Amino acid sequence: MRTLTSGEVAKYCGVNLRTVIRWIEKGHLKSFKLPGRGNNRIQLQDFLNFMAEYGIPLPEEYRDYSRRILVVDDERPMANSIQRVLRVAGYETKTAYDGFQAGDAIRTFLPAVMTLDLSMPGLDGLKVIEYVKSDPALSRLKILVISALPENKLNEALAAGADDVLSKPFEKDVLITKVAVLLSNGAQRGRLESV
Amino acid sequence: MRTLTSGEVAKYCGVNLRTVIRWIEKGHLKSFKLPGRGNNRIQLQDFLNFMAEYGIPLPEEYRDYSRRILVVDDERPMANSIQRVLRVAGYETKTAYDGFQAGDAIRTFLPAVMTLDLSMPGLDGLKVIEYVKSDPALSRLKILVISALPENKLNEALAAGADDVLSKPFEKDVLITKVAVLLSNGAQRGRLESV
DNA sequence: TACGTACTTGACATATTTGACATTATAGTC
DNA sequence: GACTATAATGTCAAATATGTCAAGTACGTA
Repeated sequence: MRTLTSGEVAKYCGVNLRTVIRWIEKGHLKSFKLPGRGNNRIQLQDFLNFMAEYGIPLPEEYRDYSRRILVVDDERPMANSIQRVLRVAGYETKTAYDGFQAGDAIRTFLPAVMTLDLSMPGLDGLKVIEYVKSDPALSRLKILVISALPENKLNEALAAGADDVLSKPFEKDVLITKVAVLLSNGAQRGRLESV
Repeated sequence: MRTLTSGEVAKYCGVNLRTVIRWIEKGHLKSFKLPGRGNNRIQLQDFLNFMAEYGIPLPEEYRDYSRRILVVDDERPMANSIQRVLRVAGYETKTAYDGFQAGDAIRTFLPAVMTLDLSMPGLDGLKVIEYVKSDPALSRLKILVISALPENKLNEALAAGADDVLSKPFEKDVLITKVAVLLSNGAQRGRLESV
């Protein structure tokens, strides 16, 4: 488990060290304190969530984490097709063919985006969306629903908290664009939510 | 392992060895000293107390969730029934009603035992077993298959790596006993591993 | 637009803590 | 006993926490 110091966060955010410490004091950024004077250490996951929440671009060293996409679909041809498109576009992908793999992967792979098929056997897509959106530890994970279901179902997904939807069949370019938008607009969404 | 060296503490805290020794000198961390030059040894309990006191996340190896059991079953009455029996027996339980929740829970709830229904919609129990058993990070997780399927299916589960099986319907006492056995085996195995 | 208020951030100064390095010593292994 | 990995110690440079004050920023109001 990698941790960052307050100074590193300050550098990455382009901000004064004093300010980072104030963020920690106010609870904007989670940290734990060492004995001694109480120097701060920030866990990687908390750092990633923080950066995503405020739309701060990740520094080069951590850029990989914003390229990670988890593809959740039980139909292998479809999952592989989505994966191929994303890989060509330069993303690092992982596929989950059932709910168990998906649940595991959001914790171990630490993806920034999850594409989710709504109608998987034994798995209620809406519940998955609600579950993810209710966990602060997953606050940076964007959900892109990809489904062949009619529009009203897609709207339900949006209402449940999905960040965007895409109906099957889809154009490659549209998928790529939607993912790119999700990855870039953390700030806007954060603002809307906080208002 | 009953004691840790200063170097191990340094590694787990993500901090320099020199710093750990200073913590010991200042009394933040309790230790005893060997003869010779006075090399430090930290008792496991003191280490755990230290980590808890300062909110430093514990490494996997030292998390003791041996009382935690994850109940995986899509039939709520059955899941709740299993959960009730285990709770009465003094275990801390969590239920997962689908694969996604189960996959998530093995990483966040960190159970010592998982009871697994083999026939859940959209989830191949055997695959789950193989998946769990193939991940070294989950080596401590025991799987108790609880199923109404015929014996040959249960044997398949054992062959796939399940630690024990229980056919539905079952006697409360048998469940409790099997869990207790799994946990006590785990303890022994843990010791053997660390030596 | 201009102004006032509340809040946030940066800049210092200062006391501490931590990391890096070199050196010496101990512990574990064979 | 010899060898290798690990640990302790001293020292210095770098990083960090904290208090305080001035400057910057957002925002509502006239």
